[in-house]
Amino acid sequence: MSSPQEELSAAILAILGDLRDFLQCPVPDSLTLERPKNRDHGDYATSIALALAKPSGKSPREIASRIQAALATSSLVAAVDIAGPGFINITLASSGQASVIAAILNDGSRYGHSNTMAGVKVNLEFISANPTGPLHLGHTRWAAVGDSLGRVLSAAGAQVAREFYINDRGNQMELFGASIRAVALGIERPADGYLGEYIVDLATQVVAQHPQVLQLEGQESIAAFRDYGYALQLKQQQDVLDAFGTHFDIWFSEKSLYENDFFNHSLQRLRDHGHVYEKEGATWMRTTDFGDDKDRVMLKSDGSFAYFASDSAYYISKRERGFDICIYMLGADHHGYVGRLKALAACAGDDPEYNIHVLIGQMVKIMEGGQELKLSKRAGTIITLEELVEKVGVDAARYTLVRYPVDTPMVMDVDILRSHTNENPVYYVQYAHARICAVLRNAAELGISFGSDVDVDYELLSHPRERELIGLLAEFPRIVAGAAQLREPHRISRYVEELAGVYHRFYNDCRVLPMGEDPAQAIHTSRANLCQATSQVVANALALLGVRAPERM
RNA sequence: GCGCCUGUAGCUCAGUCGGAUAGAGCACCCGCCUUCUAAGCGGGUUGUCGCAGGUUCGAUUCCUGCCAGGCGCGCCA
Repeated sequence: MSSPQEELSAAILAILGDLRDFLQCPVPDSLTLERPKNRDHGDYATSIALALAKPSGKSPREIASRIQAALATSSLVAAVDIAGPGFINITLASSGQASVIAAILNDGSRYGHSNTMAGVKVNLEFISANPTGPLHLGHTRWAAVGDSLGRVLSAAGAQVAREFYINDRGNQMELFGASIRAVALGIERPADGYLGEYIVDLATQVVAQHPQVLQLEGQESIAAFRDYGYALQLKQQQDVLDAFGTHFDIWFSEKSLYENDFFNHSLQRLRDHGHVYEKEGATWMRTTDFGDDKDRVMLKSDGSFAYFASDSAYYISKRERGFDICIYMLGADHHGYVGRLKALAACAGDDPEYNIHVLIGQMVKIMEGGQELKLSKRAGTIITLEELVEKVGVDAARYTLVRYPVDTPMVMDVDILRSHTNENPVYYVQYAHARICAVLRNAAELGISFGSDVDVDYELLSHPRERELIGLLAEFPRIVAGAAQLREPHRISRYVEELAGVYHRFYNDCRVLPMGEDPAQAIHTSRANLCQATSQVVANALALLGVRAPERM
């Protein structure tokens, strides 16, 4: 079922086609109507007459009045006005506008979904923390944003795999093993080793579970502590993410890139494209062919693998596993990687603008009692995901983290997140949902029926608050598709906050249920169905954010 | 030096393809619960959209330069 907005837009395009002889210039083949900020400007508005004024050489108001005349005959619209220099403001007929309620009740939890990204395979890689410690605030932002983006992309029809890349090889792993061993043996930790209190916990657990490690010597001993510690730490990360509601489809081991000759295979693939060369005993990729500021070493002159070796093999792996779009979510301190990742894709013969999308996440700070929290007893120097959840709960943490564009540095205020007021958007939105559920429970008790199989007179919903609410409900599919296309899940939270606000105002001005002993009338049924549709959309939006929609609060 | 991000109300921040009087919450003042959840709603006050140019019917939005803050520029990972 197409929305009133889509039908209107198609109608205007058809009119433009008919006006071709008059305009004498090319007309656009698509048109998006905007929702005017000012409600006096109708339900939808378009500036198409202004845009066509120049190429056609006609006055914008004359073009607008031609469109107005043609559009006025449509049964969809109640009024068409021309304003200012040539804006066309359209007010929909109540019945046409309200058909969206039936659509929502019909589609249920699928309302808002689309097929705008159907057939596209997306690899969504995020967090990808070293398995050498607990997840901190930066990881937590990605845990919330990445998971939500996955839901949004799926809703847009894409086939999404959430992937966590485990940096399970290299120097850091050795230091990690040596640090745990040092604590277990009571000797000094290595320089640049890991310091946090959690290392002590790991050492205790490793020794308790595998007492034989104490008998091992030298490199063998470090390797044993490393491997046992790694298993425990990875499990801890997985458990914490599980409790946070972020689930991965693939846990990808960096080490596995070097098994079964995969690395050599990937290197050969890259050589075939002609951007790999040898210099001074090392193997390089000429990423400067595609805008990187310097070439990158893959194999060092001592024969070992540089970090970029893994990056390149990993990218080849993703593409060979059939992913069209590879999304990387990186911290701001890694923004220097964007250029080389894009160049890498180009070196592999791909289109970096299509196949790679990098999101850069700015820093997260956390405040409590007016002070920035910096120290953590358990982790040494960081606030962990677990600690944040202990303080504010999963819903508030997730909601707040996805609420801002990732390129905005953000400050989380624990005191606000614990408060139950307007100040705390997650409660504002959840409260709206719970409030609607309460009304609908009462409606059911009064024998008022609502749902997709009920015959409802939507003509009755003509109050300005009702029209405003319905108009906003109709926007949801566009919001979801836009969030997917721009990779910006925060748009969902901004939308649902506005929706909650509009509902609260409707609720205040429009009585849903009959008063006292009065009998239920058609208007009550119509409004109950509007409420049901609204709760559905609020719930669908919250689902895209990974936040609960409570029925009672 | 080069590159990326940021600069919007007293505070925290929204503001896809350029659109009409630049928004929300908080803070401050005043109202609304003897009927659906007051974790709510209504009203009032708040701006050189960092600065200067340019593009055009129109710029917070696009382009250039500058100022301020954050970050990055290893055969480290």
